[in-house]
Amino acid sequence: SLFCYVLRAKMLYYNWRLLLPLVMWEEQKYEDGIKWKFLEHKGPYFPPEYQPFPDDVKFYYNGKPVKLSLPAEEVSLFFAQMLDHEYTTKEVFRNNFFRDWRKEMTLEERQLIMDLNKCDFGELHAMHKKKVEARKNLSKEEKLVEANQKIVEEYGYCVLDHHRERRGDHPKQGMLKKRIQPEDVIINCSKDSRIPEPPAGHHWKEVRHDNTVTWLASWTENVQGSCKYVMLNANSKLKGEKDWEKYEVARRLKTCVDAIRAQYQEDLQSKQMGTRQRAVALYFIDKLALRAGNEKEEGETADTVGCCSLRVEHITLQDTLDGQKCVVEFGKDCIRYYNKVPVNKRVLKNLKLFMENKQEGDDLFDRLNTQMLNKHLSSLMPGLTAKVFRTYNASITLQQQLRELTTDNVVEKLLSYNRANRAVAILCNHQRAPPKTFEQSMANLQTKIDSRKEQLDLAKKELKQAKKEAKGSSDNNLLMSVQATDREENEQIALSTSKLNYLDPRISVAWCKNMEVPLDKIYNKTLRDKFAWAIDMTEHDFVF
DNA sequence: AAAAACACTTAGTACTCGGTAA
DNA sequence: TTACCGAGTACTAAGTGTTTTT
Repeated sequence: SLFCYVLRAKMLYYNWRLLLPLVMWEEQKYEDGIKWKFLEHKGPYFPPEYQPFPDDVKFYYNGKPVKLSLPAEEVSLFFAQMLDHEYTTKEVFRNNFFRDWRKEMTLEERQLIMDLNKCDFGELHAMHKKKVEARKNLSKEEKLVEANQKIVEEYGYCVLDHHRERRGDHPKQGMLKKRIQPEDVIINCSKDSRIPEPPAGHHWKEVRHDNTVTWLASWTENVQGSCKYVMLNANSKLKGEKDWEKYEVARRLKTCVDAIRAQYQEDLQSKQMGTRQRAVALYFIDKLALRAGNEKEEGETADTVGCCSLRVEHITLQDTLDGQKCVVEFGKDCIRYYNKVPVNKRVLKNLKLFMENKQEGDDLFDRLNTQMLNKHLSSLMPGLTAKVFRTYNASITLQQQLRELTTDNVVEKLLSYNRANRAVAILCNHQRAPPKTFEQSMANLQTKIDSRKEQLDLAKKELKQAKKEAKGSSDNNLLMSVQATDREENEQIALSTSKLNYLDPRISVAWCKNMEVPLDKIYNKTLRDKFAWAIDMTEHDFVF
């Protein structure tokens, strides 16, 4: 996908999450489907009460101490907590915050506090730092951790199918997220269940009984106005089945992908402009694994684009570049995704045509949107949408890359696996900011390798006894230099996203079986949980 | 037919925690 | 015993795609 490089600032959270009293379900299967039944419910969780500032901690306006009213005081702390962060220096962030903060003030306060620059949060900031420090020391006694675990234990599970499951320059930076009240929350549970009690003195927005959706509770968030849900954990049966279905759809694409490719090659010459645009878009989605690119409201979110929302300024066309013919250059300054791709001659010709008489800001594909594209795709194969191509290409790439490798050392096998994984991550443009400590940690590893080498040389010169050590040391050395290679290649690439979302786990499970590599070298605990369905069912001869 | 709402997946950041070096 | 590091995890914004409303 293409990410316009707009600074994404984390929003300021003014949101004690309402830890929902979790509904416990039991399922009874009937011939025509599923009936939900309430099993058990433990009492509601009350968000912690607000604690006013201690007397010796003051907020100053224009050099004078001001005692703030409760809501304003609560909010002020959020800004104070972030003072170390760059965000609080950003114009947009400050403006958004100040506007929302003033809404929480009393009339008097609003009349007094007119300028954020005259506010001094210094003492509040210090108080916060002290608190953080104190909690750090406390954590050894694990009081907090225990308390947290208790909450999770009590409210973090539901029972489905008899299994106990865990539930699962931005324009708006600095805006306040309102605290969620029971009055905002819709509870979804079955009719004959005991409906969870709202906290005393409160009531739910609604209690409904809809077994066609998977969420247990929902509410509307105030910043974007979007819905938020409480859903099941990724390792639940419900999500597992969905995941399995996803990969099965992608596998089915294998049988008709050749025909689809032939078709869009032909469509490149269609007399219909819309058809041609669709063909080029499909070419990008297939070849470059771009995301579909739905439209979204301007000014509401960061300016990121996908295939269908590409604009004229996002690409440059070159007849020849660096010795290659027909090159499309994506990105340049404003986009996070940068890529130079040699393309089919017809594609280039079409792109030229699409860009005629257009200027910066105009849509590249003006006769196409994601709905039309997906409608077309689903007519070619049931269940086919643009995103299926990403899953398909990612998984098939992993499978091909794994086949090519030939080595029998476990350490090197892992490097090969990670390389295959990396090929996919690059395809899907799963980037990450290079870790801040990257250079340092590379240097550390190199130092280790060097010192091992020295030891090795030394050992070689010494007695027979030393030879044994040298052997062990030599293995170790191999391990570390492979690690170093691996890590170096990994600087800007995030492997986790593709592993979690795009690569059919059965490919990896089968590979481990064949290569006699323990599965936990590839999948951590979370992934093993999530892919339990695949681990159970996969034979060594699985082919995607 | 377009827009909005809704439900669910994907993506990346920030934090946590356990192991290890100092 | 402490400090540091990195892998793993939690969290939630930002996507996709379907359904409902206008």
